[in-house]
Amino acid sequence: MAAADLTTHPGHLARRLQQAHHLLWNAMVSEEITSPQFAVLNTLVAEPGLDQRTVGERVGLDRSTIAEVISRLSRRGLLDKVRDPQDGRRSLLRLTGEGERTHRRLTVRTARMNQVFLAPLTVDERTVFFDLIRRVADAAEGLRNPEEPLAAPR
Amino acid sequence: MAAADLTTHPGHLARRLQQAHHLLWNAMVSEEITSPQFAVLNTLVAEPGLDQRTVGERVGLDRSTIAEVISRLSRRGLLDKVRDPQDGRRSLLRLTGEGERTHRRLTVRTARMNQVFLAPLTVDERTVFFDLIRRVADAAEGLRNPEEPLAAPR
DNA sequence: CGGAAATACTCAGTGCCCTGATTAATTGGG
DNA sequence: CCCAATTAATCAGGGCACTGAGTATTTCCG
Repeated sequence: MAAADLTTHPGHLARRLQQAHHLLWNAMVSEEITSPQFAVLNTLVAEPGLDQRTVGERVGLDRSTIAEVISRLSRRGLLDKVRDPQDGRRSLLRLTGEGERTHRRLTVRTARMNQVFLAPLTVDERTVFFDLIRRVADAAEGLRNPEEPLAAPR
Repeated sequence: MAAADLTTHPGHLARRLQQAHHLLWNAMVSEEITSPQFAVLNTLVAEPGLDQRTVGERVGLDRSTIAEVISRLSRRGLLDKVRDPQDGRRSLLRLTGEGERTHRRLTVRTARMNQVFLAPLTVDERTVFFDLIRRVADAAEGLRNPEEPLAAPR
């Protein structure tokens, strides 16, 4: 006995939310380009020539995952990857023309999809929805670093 | 130009929320048993002898994923899997003593973890948080079936 | 200058997650 | 009774996500 009620477990709800999103994305946006891939394209539209690590940081992907995503986008010819001549450790990224076109096309569809996804909520509720999720995610993210507890003048 | 603001994209927020949860789960609950695995254990505590497909449905995992999760739990001796003598297509699942012990132990830790995870929200906000996410996820889930549009008396 | 520390990336390994195709078993209608 | 449709599970294949270990490059300090 003593089974927990999963509908009050935020982790379980988060997973279901993402699955629901995945479903709608596939149906309404693209079966080729995934949501994380779009996030990368979107970042590079705003900041062309960014290095790989920073792109990962912007979209919230760790070093390994961003490497895979970049490799797939590069393989499809949506972005170019070159060594930074100033700093041989870095890879600098830049969209190709095809990458920019793809981003433009998907931006429209993504907006439509978000409308449908959020349709069950009123406009006010959407604001709350974003706010609550962001606060929870940010707080947990903040726990990642040991907090430099008190007076850590460094 | 014209890069979208990802902080207003529910899919991006959902992904970040899940990452945050994963981080806390690893730190506070278990590095061995994952959150989906716990969900399976939890379901089988409530309903021993359930078949694989139904367990997947309860915890929100598709046929392929539930098979992998079950196989891992079985390999670790946390559950037993037997063919249904009444219906040779089905696999019936049941926790072992070790599986029950693991579930009990993790239940306590999971509750503590959820407290920390939700700490940024007031008690009222938590209710709203659950409600909004559930509504969005349920609605998208509902779009899966073509809706039997109008008069479909069945 | 020269070596230790930091940084960016890669690689190996594990697990989640989905779709489409295949196989085995059951069910239902002619 | 028999065969077609349905159903449960598996398999193949692609993608996301994390950790820990390893490599190359740069930086910082004595």
